[in-house]
Parts: sequence; C-alpha cells; structure tokens
Amino acid sequence: MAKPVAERAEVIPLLAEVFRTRGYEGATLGLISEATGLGKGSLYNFFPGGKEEMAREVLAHVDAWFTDHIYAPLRRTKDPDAAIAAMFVAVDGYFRSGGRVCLVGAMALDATREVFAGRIRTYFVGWIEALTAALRRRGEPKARARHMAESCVLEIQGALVLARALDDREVFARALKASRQRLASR
Amino acid sequence: MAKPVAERAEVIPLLAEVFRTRGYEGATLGLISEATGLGKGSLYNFFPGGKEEMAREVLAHVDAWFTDHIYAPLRRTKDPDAAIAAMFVAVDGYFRSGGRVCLVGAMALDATREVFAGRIRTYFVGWIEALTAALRRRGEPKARARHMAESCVLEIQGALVLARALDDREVFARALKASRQRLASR
DNA sequence: GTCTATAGAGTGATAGAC
DNA sequence: GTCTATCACTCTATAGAC
Repeated sequence: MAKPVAERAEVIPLLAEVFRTRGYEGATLGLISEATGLGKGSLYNFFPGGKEEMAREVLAHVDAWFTDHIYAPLRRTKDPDAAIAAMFVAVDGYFRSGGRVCLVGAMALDATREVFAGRIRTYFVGWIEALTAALRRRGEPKARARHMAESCVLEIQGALVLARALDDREVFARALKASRQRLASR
Repeated sequence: MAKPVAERAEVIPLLAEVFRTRGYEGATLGLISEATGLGKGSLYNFFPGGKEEMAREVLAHVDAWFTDHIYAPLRRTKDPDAAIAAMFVAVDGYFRSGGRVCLVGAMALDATREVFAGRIRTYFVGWIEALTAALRRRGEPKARARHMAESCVLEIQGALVLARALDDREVFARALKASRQRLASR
C-alpha cells in the first residue's frame, strides 16, 4: 500500500486557499493538485464526491473555525465587551487585514450559491446570532441587538468587497474601526 | 447582406444579466447565446474580443448607468440632501431591493478581478467621490465626508452579500434605511 | 451577382470524473 | 493517467440586402 502523502484534514486549508483566490469555478483540479501536491487520484481518494465535496468540506472547516474562535466566545462570555473586542481582533487576523477575501461571501454572490446555500446561510446566521447574544447580554434590547449585529457583519463583508475592489487594505481597517465604535456606543 | 439580428447596444443588458447570475467563468457562450438569441457568429461579430470584450462592455455599461443616474446627479445638485435621497431610491431600484447582485462587487471578489481591476476600481472610486462631493456641498468637513461616503458604499455592498447569503431582501431594505439615516445625521 | 452578417458544426484545449 | 464532456473560439456554408 502506498504511503499516504498527507492527512485529509491537513489538505483542507490548502484547498480553502485555492477556492478563496480563484473562486469555485476557477479552482481547477489542476490548480488544486498543484497547491496540495496531491495527484488527482489521491484527491478523489480523500474526496470521492469530487470538487463539490472539497468545497463542502472547506466551508465546513471555515464554519468550524468561526464557531470556535468567534461565535462560541461571543455566546459564552461573561464580559460581552471584551468578547466583541476579541471578535474584531480575530476577524482582522483571519481576513489578513482585508488582504484575504471571505470565501463564504464570495460564494454567496456567485452561481455556486445555489449548491452551497445551506452552509452559506449557516455561517452568516451563526455569526449574527452569536453577536446578537453578546449584545443582549450587555443589556441591549432584543431588536436593537439583532440589528446592530446584522449591520456589523454586513459592514465587514462590504469592507472586504471594497478593500479588494480598491486594492486598499486601509478601507478594511477604517471600516473595522468604525464598526467597533458603533457597537461600543450605548 | 444578411439582416442584422439585433443592435449591439441592445444585447449588452442581456449579457449583463448572464454575467450577474452566473459569474464571469460560469457565463458560458452557450448560455450567452441562449440568453441573447444570437449565434456565436453574431456574438463574435459584435464582440471580436470574445467573452472578455463582452464583460468589458458590460462593465462599461454598468458604469455609464451609475454615472448617469447616480454619480452625475450627486455631483451637480444644488440640493445635496435631495440628491442623496434620490441615490437611495435609484440604488434600491437598480439592485431590485436586494434581489439582484452587484456584478462589479462580485467580480472584485473573484479571480476575474485581475483582468478587470481598472474598471472595477473606477466604478467604486466614482461612486465614493460623487457621494463625497455631495456631502461636502452640504457642509461636511472633507475627511468626514469621504469617510461617510466610503461607509455608505461599503454598507450597500455588504447588504447585497448578506441579503443574498440569507436569501432575504429585508436585510437589504434595513441596511439601506440605516445607511440613509446615518448620512442624514449631521 | 456581390458581399456581409449569421448560424452553428467543427476545433483544439482543458475541465472534472474516475 | 485516461476518458468523456464541455469549454472558448474558428470557420464555412448560406441567407438575404443591395
């Protein structure tokens, strides 16, 4: 038996980077093979469902990362303001200060949305609900908390679009700062 | 001479709809042919540069529409508040209250950005500068006007992402309303 | 009859599946 | 790596305006 070249789990971040930079349709198996160092045979061994399964696993991985690093702390915290501050730090790090695109957001705009609608929705619902929970725990009224959370998530997505369109990370930095201040005001 | 089947100008909105719904890579010539009712011969007669020229013309057409209906009124107006209000109405109409995606924003997130970076940038720079001009004419300080304009454009883009991700136009309506109120406060 | 715009079969390249 | 489908694009026969 041939020695496994890699663990399935460790290729997923590599796949994610290909999908993020090239989009779902632009991520050819050739590029994926190159990025992972895996032949097509190995890829189909790991992901019998092909490219669609790869993307599904990547989305699940992204969702898990956000759940662990962002949603769960927001939900659990005794100190909502600290958790929200931590969220902005994590988001800035994850999106490389605007230099990295949101794969889920990009897929939402693409025709691939139809295929992955469930996971895309889960990601954003999870984010908004976790942030809403933190804001409520801070004492915000229900409707206001929800609206603030929705605005915040939406601003981050818009900032990623604009930062990339203008090729200017400062746009992202400014937007994060403004969003943080808006959540801080009571 | 064979009878021309259409005006070049009148196929561009049809092309735009294909690119908008399928993305650049997902817009196959087969789909384009079907959507326009034009054979490949006609398409290549109109657009010798092929798919890339089609997309370039579509982007130019979108940019022209925004210039005519949004940027120019913002720049020219004697009544900035009315022009800004009109902008929100036009934007809501153009994006079908969140049911339609921003082609330029979607391309900015995609790998196609590299090919169309210039036009993508022009679109957003034009928007931000026009809105900044209107805000300045209303008496906002330069830096604040620019920042408000940037935030507004970014919120619209984010709202389009989120509305589509959640398949909920109300998200777009709420975001437009919030953005309008934020620009109105002095 | 001439000539141009058209339709769509044909081409080579390359995709994803296996 | 091989296979088949499908891609963007080319080419050619033809319809039809002049």
